[in-house]
Amino acid sequence: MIEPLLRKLNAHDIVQPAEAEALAAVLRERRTHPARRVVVQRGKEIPFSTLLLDGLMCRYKDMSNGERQISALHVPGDFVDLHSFSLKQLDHSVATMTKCEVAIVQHEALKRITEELPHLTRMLWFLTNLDAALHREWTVSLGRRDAAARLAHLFCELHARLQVVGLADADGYELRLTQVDLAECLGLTPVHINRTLRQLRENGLVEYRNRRVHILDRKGLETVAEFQPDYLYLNRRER
Amino acid sequence: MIEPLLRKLNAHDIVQPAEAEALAAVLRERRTHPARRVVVQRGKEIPFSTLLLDGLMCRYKDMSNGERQISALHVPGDFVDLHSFSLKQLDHSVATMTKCEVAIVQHEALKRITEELPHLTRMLWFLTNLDAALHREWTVSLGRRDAAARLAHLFCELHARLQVVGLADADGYELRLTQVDLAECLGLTPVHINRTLRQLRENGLVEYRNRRVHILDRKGLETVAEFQPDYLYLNRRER
DNA sequence: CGCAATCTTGAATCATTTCAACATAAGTGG
DNA sequence: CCACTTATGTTGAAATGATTCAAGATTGCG
Repeated sequence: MIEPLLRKLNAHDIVQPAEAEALAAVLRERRTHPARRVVVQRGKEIPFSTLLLDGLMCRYKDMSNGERQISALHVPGDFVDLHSFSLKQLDHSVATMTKCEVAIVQHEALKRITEELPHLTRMLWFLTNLDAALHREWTVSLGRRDAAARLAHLFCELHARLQVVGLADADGYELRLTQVDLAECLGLTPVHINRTLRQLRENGLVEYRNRRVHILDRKGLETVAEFQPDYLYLNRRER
Repeated sequence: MIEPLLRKLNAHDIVQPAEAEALAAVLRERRTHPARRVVVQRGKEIPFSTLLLDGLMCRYKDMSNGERQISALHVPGDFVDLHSFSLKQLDHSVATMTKCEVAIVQHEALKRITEELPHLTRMLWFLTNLDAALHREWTVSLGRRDAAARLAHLFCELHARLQVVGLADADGYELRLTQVDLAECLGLTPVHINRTLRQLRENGLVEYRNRRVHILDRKGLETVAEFQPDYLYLNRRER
């Protein structure tokens, strides 16, 4: 079931039945990846794109000193590498954080969509533009927010994104990331993530334990984060 | 003349004469913007996209404390807001750094392209995916590179991008940015940019004076930057 | 020419990193 | 199901890269 993708698309635009069918038809092949596995290697050509259905994945680049920077986190409903359709190879790798269920679509099939279904094409294009908007917000976080604001912002962002696909409730959501993972997303060290998590907890904003984010004070958290959700484009209109 | 766009597209794919004509036809309207002007306001709806023909522009977000983070720099041949075609409004503002010449294309015309010219559509989609690849690389810079590496990386990136449109030679290029601008791109303070520029100069890597980047030791600069140009996708193939 | 913007430098401060040690949790094989 | 082992989390103290503040020098513009 490509349900999470349809939920996501329907949060941003109106998906016609024929379009939903076309997507289901080209996304028939399913795969399961174990946790902590590289799924797409930087630079390698792949003839298909991957839609995440269940689990958590990320895009990342390795640095020469062994560090890595995660440039995106993916939740169900996200295409992790739809852009490989036009880029042909990727400038980053893609890996699973948890065990994942995915569906794949051949680039050949996407090409046919661009030739026959202009509105569906625009929706797919939109999804990659949404990715870019998230990249920009991460750039802002890394450039101008301190550690507490970065963490707070990431928690707010994931809350909003998981709500779209029905994987969060008002006071929190499951998040199977380690403190090392968070550090690699936020350009910090694991040690500092740990101290900053404690600070957020002591300030009564969020608690992160048992692989679950507990939002204690959403308003306060959003204030610390300077969270402005416009970059998530959560309005339903023709794209 | 949309020459710089055609040069850029031809660096990544092969533009058919009919496609070049179609682009020229929809990009007929020209405008001139003075330096340091906001061209697109965050959140405001605009029915057209802007192609930069001459000058330097940027995408940025303002922070509540008056700081700002630039998320992209644009050189001639770049669409500064092609993504507004599917996003409808932007999560960031766009401003000129220098006096700029631009061409504009109505979203209505872009929509027609998506309905009639699939390959041209894919090339435009590619351009937005290229933007996202640059965003990812900036995320890596801000997350994992120190000040010297960030500056070195930006100088390498701009060198490569300006060469595509014929605005750089082997040993450097014009760059009309202040140290404050560089600081806003790189998530640093102007003071630290100043000190880091001196350091790069003293190490014989680059010199930045008279609004010109003089590359003294390209190899050395790329090493400091850990510059891997794969994210610029400078190969010519069907997209 | 004169004023404003930009650049430059030093000294003190601050946020984050590093290193190191230990604690707790999770996963695996017997 | 326990025992072992490894991964993950926690805390302190010292070091470091970048910031802040402040003052003066230089450049560029009207």
